[in-house]
Amino acid sequence: MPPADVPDATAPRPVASAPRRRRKEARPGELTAAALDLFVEKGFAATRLEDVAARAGVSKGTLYLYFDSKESLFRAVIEEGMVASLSAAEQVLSEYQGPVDELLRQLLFGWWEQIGGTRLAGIPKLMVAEANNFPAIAQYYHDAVIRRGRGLVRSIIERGIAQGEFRGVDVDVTVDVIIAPLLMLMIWRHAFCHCGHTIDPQSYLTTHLELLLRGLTLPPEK
Amino acid sequence: MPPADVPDATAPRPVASAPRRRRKEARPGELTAAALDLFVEKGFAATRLEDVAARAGVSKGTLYLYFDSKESLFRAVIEEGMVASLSAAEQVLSEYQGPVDELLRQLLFGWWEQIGGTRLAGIPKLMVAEANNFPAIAQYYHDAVIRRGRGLVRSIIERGIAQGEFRGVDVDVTVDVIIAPLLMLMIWRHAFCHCGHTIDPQSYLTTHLELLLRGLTLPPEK
Amino acid sequence: MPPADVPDATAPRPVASAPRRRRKEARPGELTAAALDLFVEKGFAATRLEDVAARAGVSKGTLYLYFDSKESLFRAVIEEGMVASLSAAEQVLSEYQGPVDELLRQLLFGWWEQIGGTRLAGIPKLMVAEANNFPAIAQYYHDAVIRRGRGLVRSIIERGIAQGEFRGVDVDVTVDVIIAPLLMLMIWRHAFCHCGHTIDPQSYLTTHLELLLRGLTLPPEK
Amino acid sequence: MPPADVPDATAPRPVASAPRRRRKEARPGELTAAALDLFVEKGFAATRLEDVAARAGVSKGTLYLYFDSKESLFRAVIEEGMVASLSAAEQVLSEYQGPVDELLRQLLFGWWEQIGGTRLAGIPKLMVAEANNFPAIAQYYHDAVIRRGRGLVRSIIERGIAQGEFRGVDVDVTVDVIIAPLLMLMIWRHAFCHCGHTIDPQSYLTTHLELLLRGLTLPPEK
DNA sequence: CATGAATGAGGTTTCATTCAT
DNA sequence: GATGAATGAAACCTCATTCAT
Repeated sequence: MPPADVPDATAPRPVASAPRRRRKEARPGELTAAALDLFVEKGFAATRLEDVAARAGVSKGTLYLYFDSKESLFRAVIEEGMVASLSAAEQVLSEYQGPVDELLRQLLFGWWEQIGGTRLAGIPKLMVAEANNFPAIAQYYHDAVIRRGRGLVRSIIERGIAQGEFRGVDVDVTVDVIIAPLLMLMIWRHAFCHCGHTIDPQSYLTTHLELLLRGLTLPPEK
Repeated sequence: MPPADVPDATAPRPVASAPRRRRKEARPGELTAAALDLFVEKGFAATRLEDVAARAGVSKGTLYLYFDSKESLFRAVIEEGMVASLSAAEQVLSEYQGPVDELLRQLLFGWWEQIGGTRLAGIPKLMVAEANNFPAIAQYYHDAVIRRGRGLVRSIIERGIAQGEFRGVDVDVTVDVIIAPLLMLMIWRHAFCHCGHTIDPQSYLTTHLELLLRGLTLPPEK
Repeated sequence: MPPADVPDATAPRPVASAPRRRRKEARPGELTAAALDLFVEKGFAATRLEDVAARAGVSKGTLYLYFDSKESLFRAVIEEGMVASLSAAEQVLSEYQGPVDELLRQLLFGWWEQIGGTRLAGIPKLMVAEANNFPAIAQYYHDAVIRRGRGLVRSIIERGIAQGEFRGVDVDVTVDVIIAPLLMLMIWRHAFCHCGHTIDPQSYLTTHLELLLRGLTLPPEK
Repeated sequence: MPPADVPDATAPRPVASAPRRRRKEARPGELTAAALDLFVEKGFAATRLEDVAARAGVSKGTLYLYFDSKESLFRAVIEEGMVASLSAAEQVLSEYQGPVDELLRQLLFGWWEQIGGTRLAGIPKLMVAEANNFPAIAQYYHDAVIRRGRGLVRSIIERGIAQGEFRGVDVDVTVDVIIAPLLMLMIWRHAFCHCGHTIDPQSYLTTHLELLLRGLTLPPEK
């Protein structure tokens, strides 16, 4: 169950209360949205297709009008999940002119607005849990999402070094270290959110950013 | 499947090759070890008890001589998992005298030796995947492992601040940011290890530590 | 799938290619023709109504404008199947004057032209497979087709005996023995036609007829 | 439902009332026997595995201890069905010395004893109905049973011709014509046995044999 | 203690049938 | 009339759990 206070990043879901005339085009999105919620909450294997259908306001059989099998529904959930936002971010990045620290700040908080704070944030947890069971889908996710996300961060770091703002670091490894807290923020909020210890995203991201900038920035020339 | 080059942190596992006289006291440990491997690899729901039993070299029925149900086996896997090492670390910490940066270094690489590089590192992925399905176990894990781990890191940060080595930061949030890359390192190696992009633990930890120390350390008095 | 070289004994089937103005009176025939093909090929239970509809060039729902249920479609297939030709044969028989061996020859090869070599020949296989599941339809088929067919043959045998051409035999049993190869010819061509051993109808019927005539004809008075 | 008066050609079936200690080796045979009955009665697709299990006196899941799927059960039914008797017949044939008409008589009535009159006689109907759905199994059946059966008959005919008892005929075609009534006898008794018209096997076979011998035998030299 | 045959609830998937458009 | 999206009963199949040996 995603936190109630997150804005909805997918199509609006008129759960189970639809005008009789349902557009066929809207169905797949409603179904993947419902499936995403339940897969994230319970895991793939523990989710019953009947529950997915019920959450989307349709019956069990309807699911099979749009997806061949449970696995193909899973694939659709992943594929549909997070493509758009990445290209938007790549666009911003390519046009940005200015200091890198500000760019990094915009990336972090923009990411939170577009992805990290939405229900899409459940996907990494889901993908982590099921990567071994669906290697092909994991590979796709890795190539389509992770690799591109790392590319974004890498180009920022490289630009910072090139512009003399950042010290020289092992870029690839640094990228992994930078991304890790973002992934964990998403994962945490879908796994241990009921365990008493919650993370405040704003201060978490602020702290992460500050540590990073201090850790990367060249000491001022004396 | 854990990387083959990691030392084994659990009981020795004579997989399906019983020494003549098998001590029945060893059985539960062999079963939880087998279960840990499979739960981590496939997830809880997708793991068949028959496969767990086979990997431990016993028959399906035997499992029920030691565990009431699949869930209680899961609970045992988690409970048995990571108790010892933490108290050792707490011991080291309480006796340590010296600069905090060195202490942090010892913690990171010691953690890698004792936990992060062993098969125990599969537990966080497993726990992330199943926390919502077994809230009581998640709560236990949270209290027994996460809370204590955070306490370790927190006391180091606090000591650094008290000793004038570290600048003042929001300790609780900083702890989460520090721990996140460690968790992700474990999770990554059990989820996307087959997707072409692998992480080298030593340089990853080194980079993480250096970013941290630069990010936390007070700038030298001018 | 009937051999491509057999003449079509049922209504012309413009498969899924509707002439502009489709006469709705043609629909039931097109549907039963499609159903016959598929029932014969796959069996009743394994045939999907959607496939029947598609083969007839209409949608699934349309089928229910003409038939109440899958079973009533089955009944229609059988009922429509083989009524006409039999009465034609009975007509021929009642008017025939001449030697019985010639009559038998005409019956065999005429049957092949009208029935055995057409797609109607699939019905016996279908009926054999489903007789136990639809006893009422089987009874209808038995009375309307089998009994009449046996009657035709019986009257020929009886005429042959009466005319002194044939020796005295147990007519009823002989009829069954005579008909069996005809039924098997039809069945064979719809069941094992892909197994390498095909039957040539002309020589098969010729051989059957010759064996029969030699077996039935009175030895020449010495 | 096979006629009640036929002897049972398979293993004795203690239907649903077994001594608690069930031999694992007996199960597959009990299950294929139950499956044969139901497949023959209702057809493959219309038979529920639960009914097969119930008839064998076990539960649904037990079936899957012995067969991977419904199709593999089907395959087992066919494969187990009729191998033994054929080799016995081939044995008899190869040792026989004497007039061919007597040999043919022995073959027909021996076949009735061993196969045609037993529950195995349901297999041809079953195979006819499902050949198109399981081409590989049909091919197996064709090669293992039909081809061998035809070989038996062919060698008798050839011997008859060689010994001067039979006239020269097209042997291959004649074989098909001879076998057809035997197949139809089996099929009939499993398809239309409830339709009022029953066939008496003894007189049917007697008539068939007599027609055959008269049809094949060389006219006495004048 | 240990086994593994047996069970049956529960899940995925199919498809005959309905009905609003 | 015609459509095809939607339904839900029912079938196949899995696997946690039991228990006689």
